[in-house]
Amino acid sequence: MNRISPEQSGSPTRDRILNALRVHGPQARVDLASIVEMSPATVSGVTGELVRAGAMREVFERDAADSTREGGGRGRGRPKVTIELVPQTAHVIVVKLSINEIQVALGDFTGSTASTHTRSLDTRALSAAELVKAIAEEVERCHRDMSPGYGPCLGIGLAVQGLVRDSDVLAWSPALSVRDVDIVRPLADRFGLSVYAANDANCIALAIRNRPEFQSIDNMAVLMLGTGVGMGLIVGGKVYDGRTGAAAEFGHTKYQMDGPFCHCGRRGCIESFVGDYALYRDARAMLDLPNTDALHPSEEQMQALCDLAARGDPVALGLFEQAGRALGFGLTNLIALISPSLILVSGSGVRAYEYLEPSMRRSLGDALVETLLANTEIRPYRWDEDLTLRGIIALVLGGVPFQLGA
Amino acid sequence: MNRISPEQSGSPTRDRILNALRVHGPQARVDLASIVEMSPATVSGVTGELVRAGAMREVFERDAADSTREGGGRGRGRPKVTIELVPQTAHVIVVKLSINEIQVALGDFTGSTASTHTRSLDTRALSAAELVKAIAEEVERCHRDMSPGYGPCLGIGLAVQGLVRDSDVLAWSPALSVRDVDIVRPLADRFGLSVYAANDANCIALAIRNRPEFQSIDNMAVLMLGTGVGMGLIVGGKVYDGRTGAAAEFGHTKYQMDGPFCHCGRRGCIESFVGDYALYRDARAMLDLPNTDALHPSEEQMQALCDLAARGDPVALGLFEQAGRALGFGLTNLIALISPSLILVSGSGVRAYEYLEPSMRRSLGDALVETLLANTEIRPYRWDEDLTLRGIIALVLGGVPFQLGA
DNA sequence: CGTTATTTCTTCGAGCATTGAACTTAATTT
DNA sequence: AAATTAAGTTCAATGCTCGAAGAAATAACG
Repeated sequence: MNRISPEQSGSPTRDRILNALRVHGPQARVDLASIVEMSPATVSGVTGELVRAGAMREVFERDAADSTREGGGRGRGRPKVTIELVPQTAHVIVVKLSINEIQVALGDFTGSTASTHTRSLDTRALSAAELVKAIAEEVERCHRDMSPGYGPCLGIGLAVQGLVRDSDVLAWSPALSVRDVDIVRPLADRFGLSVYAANDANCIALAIRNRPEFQSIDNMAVLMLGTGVGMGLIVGGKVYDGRTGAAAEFGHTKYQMDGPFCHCGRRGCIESFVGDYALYRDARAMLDLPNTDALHPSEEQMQALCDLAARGDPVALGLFEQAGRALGFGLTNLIALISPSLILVSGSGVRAYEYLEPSMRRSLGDALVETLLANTEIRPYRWDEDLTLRGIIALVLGGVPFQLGA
Repeated sequence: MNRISPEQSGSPTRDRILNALRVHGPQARVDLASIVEMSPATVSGVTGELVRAGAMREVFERDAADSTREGGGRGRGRPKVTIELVPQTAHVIVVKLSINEIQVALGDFTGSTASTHTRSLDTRALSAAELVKAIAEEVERCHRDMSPGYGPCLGIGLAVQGLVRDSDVLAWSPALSVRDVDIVRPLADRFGLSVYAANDANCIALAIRNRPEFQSIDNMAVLMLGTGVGMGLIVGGKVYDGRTGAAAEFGHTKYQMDGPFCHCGRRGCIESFVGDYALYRDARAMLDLPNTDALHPSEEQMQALCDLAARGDPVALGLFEQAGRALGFGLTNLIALISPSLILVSGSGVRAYEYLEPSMRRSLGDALVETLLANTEIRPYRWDEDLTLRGIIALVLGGVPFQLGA
């Protein structure tokens, strides 16, 4: 995570309180104090300031049930007054770049997506300059279409499929035919704002980790099964992107040195066994399936393959079984190296999780000593298209400190 | 990294200054200020306090060349006065447990090993209680034999080959036949001190990262080639041991699902291709070599194998080539997942690095896209028996905050 | 040889974040 | 109505850090 504009550090306590409200939703001051582990006096000071500045407000609910008090009722004593962020305080604009699609979204001060717009275009036909231009146009359109009343734009975020080096340049993306596009600086110069670029899987991992139920899990991995196979890694409570941002390429971890060719140009990557394109490629060789853009089978086509498996088709089941084995092999190595306490399997590919899981577990059981296996929980996680946007919004909001009166 | 005794946090600034002196050696206050990135005023305050307490002292060198001033001479202006830690201020006692050997060392306040003592015994014959007893005896012996004048014992450290879970219990070690030995609590109770247990490879990684030249490298891996294959991982500037301490088991990363059996009971681990025992096992099948304790070929025997390769023996060279391929495969996965900026290959096995390297590099080049490969430097690192002790000493010193007048 | 320049180091006071304690507010229970 | 309970506020005390001013110790310069 980095920025272009100079890092004007806001008050860390204030940022933590803002973040707590984004993660946990509206909270009473006492509860905020315990979340951020500061005294009520401190929280009172900070929230007072922010309420006066108009960034927060007290919310009056009638008959609010209070889940933090035992019994759930309101109990005795002075009632809590929950405070919430004012969504319009400020905003961020984020862009998701994927194959043949640029999606732009307005993120409000609470971290929610306020509006989105999608533009289809042939991304692989773009030059570096055209790409920058297209993205800038979408950012401008988003700004134009923004409903009135929003405060300043805090920054711009960019979530990209592919390899983002130094959070700066798009080293490689399946959506592009150009490489090493310096995307951040032109946008930062053009808009005079902080610009953040990140891998889409990292964004998703951040969005998921930001859910209340995962707050205490400091080391986790989020696997993204789809056309390709990506991964976002949370290490020590933060998104890990290596020194160079070029990490967590789980999909290009090896299964067999002499395996099939992968999109990356090498052989035997996990992705070339588990990715949608690999499954469909093999399926088409053995089953009577419609021809397709070999690189990117559609959702319907993949669903058809799943349906075959559901009907007990041995070939389809065999394909998924093989993919599960490869997946298990990759997870074995991931666990041996990192031993995250939780691995979530997500992405559109979870549709076939039930067919992958048995052979994946078998593979893990065969290859990994119990001591290691017992430390890591693996489970599927509902896939939600919107996670990428929430993640990149969180990244920008978390990166740019909020300044009073800025 | 954890402790048993409650974490009484000392002043973080004081700890950083102590650490800076341990890492960089004696320094003038100005230079300390720039190392810890605090103002000279703050450093002056802290060092003044510590000098008065007797934990530091000014050191008067005659004709000191000053490498931090341009020209190297003493230059104009008031000369710097370097301060150093007083080694006797306090001490730690550390124990290294390896196969058939318990080594105990006294670590002084500067982080150096002041004295060591080694005891040979059949570690695999010990019960859990006997192991605790043996270690406690060595700690007591070390304390008895300690030259007079040392301040209080700050803590006890334990570096172990094998899997340390939760920095608490020895889940598994090749040195032991028992499993899941809770080693920390009995020792902590017995001596009333903080006790730290850590994997030996992690200790070595810490010791290496603590060298001045690696201070700026936040993500690195230290590979330990020896009888087994271990790894220590530095992530975000700190030793990474997963939530459970059971991470960085690079040696048990997979190469071939149906490969030879490994010590861990599974098949096809990198270690079962690269570990000394694996090399010697295969060598003995093809060459006329003396029989041996198959699990642990001696240094001489391994040296003999290297000599064969040096003389151009095709079988020996072939073995190392295969090991290099396996190593390259493992590194491919490591780099794809973590992309550390530096990988050091160390351990007694570096003796054969020149025979491993070509096939290792070839394997990496075949399997990894350039973008990833270019981000990681791989090089051998001189192996030094003493690194483990320095590492565990640093771990204890870094974990226990130094209290004035404690 | 004295003066000036230069650099290190110390001291002191200002500024800031944080907190405990006392207090106020607003509800329920008796 | 009084007592109790809990939330939130205010304020003074603490502690950390730093800038500024000054003291100390040296080299360079005339």
